[in-house]
Amino acid sequence: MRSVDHRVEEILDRIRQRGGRVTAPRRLIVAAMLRADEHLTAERLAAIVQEEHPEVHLSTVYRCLETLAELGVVTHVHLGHGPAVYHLAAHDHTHAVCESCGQVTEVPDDLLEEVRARLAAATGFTLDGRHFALVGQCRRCTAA
Amino acid sequence: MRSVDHRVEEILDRIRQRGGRVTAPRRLIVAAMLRADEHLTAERLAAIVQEEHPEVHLSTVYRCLETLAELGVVTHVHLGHGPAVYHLAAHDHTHAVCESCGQVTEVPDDLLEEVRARLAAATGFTLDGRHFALVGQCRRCTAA
DNA sequence: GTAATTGCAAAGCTTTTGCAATTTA
DNA sequence: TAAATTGCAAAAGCTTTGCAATTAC
Repeated sequence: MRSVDHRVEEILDRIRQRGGRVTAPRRLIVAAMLRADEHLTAERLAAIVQEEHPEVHLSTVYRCLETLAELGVVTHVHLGHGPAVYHLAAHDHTHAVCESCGQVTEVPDDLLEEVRARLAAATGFTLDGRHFALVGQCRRCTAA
Repeated sequence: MRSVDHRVEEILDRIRQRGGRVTAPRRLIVAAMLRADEHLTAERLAAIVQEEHPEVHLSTVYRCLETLAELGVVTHVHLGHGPAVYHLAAHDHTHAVCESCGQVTEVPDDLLEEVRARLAAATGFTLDGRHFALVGQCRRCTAA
């Protein structure tokens, strides 16, 4: 597994290639995402960066995430209610979010294959399985 | 097909049975939902009611929808970005929303059965297929 | 030097809430 | 009359935007 630092620079290079500029906030935000390696809300990501660099503003985080989304580096998912969560596109997968406790489970990316095929056949609809979350109850909350 | 008026009263009766009160705004809102027979945002529903009764407030619509949801009469779905849409639970189904044009397609309720079974087996997650929308592109936008 | 980016403040959009006044049962 | 509901205004939660100042190239 390549070091986080190296992967940060790879992503920053993609920004540069697009004519974008590599700034301190962007480096910090990308590094935080790679290190966290989780589903983060914009607010949580800002908080992490701000632990060391309080001057980085939440709106900068939103704008950086937008840029990274355009580059195809990150994706965000809407978990029903509440804020969207962002993660690296390389980790693309479908999400299942518990309505009761909010826990997010990753589900194998092929889980929706059959649905995808049937939906395409029946309605011509092309499913993008990763931009929405499956909603329900996790094992623990189902039991309770 | 029973008249809308009759079905309105049926629903209002359920409110009464729960100790709730039948008010003019509630009658108007329920009637508008039944007549529209579509996926409506709270705002759109308010606008429809307000055409004839401008005094009915958007917050009243939200509260009425909340009450009807508790009764199991209506459900709402989050379509990714943008406001939730509400519809009668009797029409319960899974939604597919086009990311490009926003069109909502209804999909058969059993489409997610296989996913539901596999998800339960693999992770214990109980899927509620109706509270979120499948996201992708409709036939027309796929072609374009 | 020029264009992109930032920090900040403010606004935008959807939804919720507090409260006094009104209405239902 | 007691409890529920309403209309209004305000706030809350998430996200976007305008703008002057800063910074990368």
